[in-house]
Amino acid sequence: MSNTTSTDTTSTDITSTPAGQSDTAARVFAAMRHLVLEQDDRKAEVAEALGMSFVRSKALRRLVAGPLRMSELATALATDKPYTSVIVDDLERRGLVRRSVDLDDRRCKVVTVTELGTAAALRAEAILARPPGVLLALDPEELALLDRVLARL
Amino acid sequence: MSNTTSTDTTSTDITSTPAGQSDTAARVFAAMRHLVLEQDDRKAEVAEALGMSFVRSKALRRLVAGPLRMSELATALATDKPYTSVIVDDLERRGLVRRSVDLDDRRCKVVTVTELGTAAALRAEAILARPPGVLLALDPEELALLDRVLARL
DNA sequence: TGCAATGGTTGTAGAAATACAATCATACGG
DNA sequence: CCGTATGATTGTATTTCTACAACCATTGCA
Repeated sequence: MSNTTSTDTTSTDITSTPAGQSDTAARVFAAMRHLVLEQDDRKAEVAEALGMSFVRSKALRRLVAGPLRMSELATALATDKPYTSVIVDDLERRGLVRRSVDLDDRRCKVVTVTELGTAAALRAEAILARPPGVLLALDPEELALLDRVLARL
Repeated sequence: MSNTTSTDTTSTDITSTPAGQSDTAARVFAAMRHLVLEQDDRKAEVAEALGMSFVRSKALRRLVAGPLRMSELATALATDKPYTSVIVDDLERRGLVRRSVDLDDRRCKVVTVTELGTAAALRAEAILARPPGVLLALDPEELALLDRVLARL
């Protein structure tokens, strides 16, 4: 790709595990955080579009990937089981998810997203995934470069 | 409110950009979102480390860049003035910020971060900016590639 | 001077999220 | 079987955030 005689990007170290790696990663991560968090009114936009609090839409989006048990969903939402019950209660009342008993362990409830719920989740995802203008404005080659490297994660 | 659906920041008449550009940008953005939001317990970690709610630490971090008037801070925090008063009240009580009257317009209060506040903000920033392992594990060349492209934004 | 507009504060009300105790049903090991 | 552990629910209390109305001080302009 690029020649080794790069500009000045911390190329002064010669060690096998360059100390610059950590700095570079921090700088890269900061740039990503800036891009992603710059406009966090996306959450508000999603909440308004779906007519529900953000955590509920987050649960929906998570469930699209596959059904989860209550405790698993609680973990995925980084909350506890009681609050997860409240969330699922609401979603179920709206017809967006369905509770069913796990056949393997009848103590467990499996939460499955309905078609209606999937549609809502996709609507939320569309809002959240809408890339910022700066990305679209990038040089196509550079964007492709980002795409290729990020695909490794 | 403030989040008007300002859709056409990038005018749609750009026919020069290939259709794939949008898809690629979406994929890139999704990868970044994944990296940044994967572990959003960072917020909880910051809140616990500083002993304050996340918005307060966000205000602190914002103020490190320079003093702001109350209304400006309210805008930066994406909230309204009354709640900003509450936040600044708390931060001032902790000795992390200081209120002073703007000499140009004596109706305005200027919020300045103290040394103590700066230290706290840096502590928060250190937690938030800590790059995830996958970034550190990247091939140095690829990481440098990311760094170079992201520097353009 | 008089008056509308602006910046900030106070107060209130309510939603949302977080956390914890208690309870019930099912599962599992003795 | 019996006792314990686990998954889920219900209920409650607290914090955090959001939104709105009312008020005071200061500014700028007619």
